Amino acid sequence: MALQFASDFLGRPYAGDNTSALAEAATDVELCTFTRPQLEVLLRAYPGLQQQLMQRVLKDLDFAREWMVLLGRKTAEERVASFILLCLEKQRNVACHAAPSKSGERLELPLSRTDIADYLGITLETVARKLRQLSDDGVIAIHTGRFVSVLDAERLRARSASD
Amino acid sequence: MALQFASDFLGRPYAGDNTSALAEAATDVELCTFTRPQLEVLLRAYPGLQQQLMQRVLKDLDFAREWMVLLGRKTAEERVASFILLCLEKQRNVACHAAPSKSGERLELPLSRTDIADYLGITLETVARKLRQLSDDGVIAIHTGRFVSVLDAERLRARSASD
DNA sequence: CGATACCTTGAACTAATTCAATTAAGGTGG
DNA sequence: CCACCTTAATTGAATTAGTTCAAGGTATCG
Repeated sequence: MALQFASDFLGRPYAGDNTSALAEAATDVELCTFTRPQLEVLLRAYPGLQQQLMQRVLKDLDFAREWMVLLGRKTAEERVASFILLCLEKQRNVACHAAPSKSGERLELPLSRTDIADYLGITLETVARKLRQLSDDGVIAIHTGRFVSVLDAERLRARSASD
Repeated sequence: MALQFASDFLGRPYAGDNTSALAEAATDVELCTFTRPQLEVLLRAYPGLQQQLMQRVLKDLDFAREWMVLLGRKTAEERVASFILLCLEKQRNVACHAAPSKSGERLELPLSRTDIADYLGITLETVARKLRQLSDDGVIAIHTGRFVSVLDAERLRARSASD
């Protein structure tokens, strides 16, 4: 339902015990955890923190709604292209702030084909086929493992949008 | 991207001026509006309010992710059934708390076929066809305008889930 | 080197779309 | 209150994007 990247926050502050969040690691991860009371103490002590958390959650909400557009309207190719661009953007964030992402850079898709398909609302076979097609067209290159290279980011972006 | 019902909140507190939210009324609406500074004053004055707002936003987020499952995995019939159930639930909330929603009760779908289709990620023709099918099967009845009746809520629920 | 999990590719099939033609509903002015 | 007009909804037939099912292929790890 949601894909979390490095530095993302996962949890339900102020929620009663009726809330359950389930997460599954797709790669090795390093977690920084707080108990709910701990976090609530921090939120009370630092008012700015509460606002920042709110902004984070609102950003997640905006992202989820954007993703709904993908799931409701985009074609399989647009979905796959969007996913690659998402990974590219996220990788750039952790690697080095404001690195301009030179063309052909090695990029890891941090999910199996099955998980990508799930996340994009299509089948794993379709993911494989559309990746192949993008590769045939010279927009990306597919390496071994879960690695790809974006050869033509501009063209990839063009093929990720539905309008 | 989101369908708001009576008592729902729309807005981005703490957001800079770069945020824009666009809303379109599908029916007549009555709005209660605050300027962002006004709201922020209230949030500071009443700490409980901030938590309540957070809970609302988190609930929106959960709902959005639930909807993503609908958009990513459900068939057209399941989507239409889910939408009717959503309207039923929302209508019950405003009408009379804890009214048990007797069978055959008149229910308004507050959107045009086009808007329903958009919201469900299918075409308006498919919406019409699936409504027809549910009607033929005696699960719902279609009235004039945007009104329907749920004749068999249990069966409708069964046809709204994908697993 | 063999085994297991993952990925790719092909061919047949199907759910939903698209395009086109009716039909029904709502609103307006006479 | 009724014809008229405009917009919305339904229905049908043909098409298609994506799925499903099945068979190979490739990587990785003990």
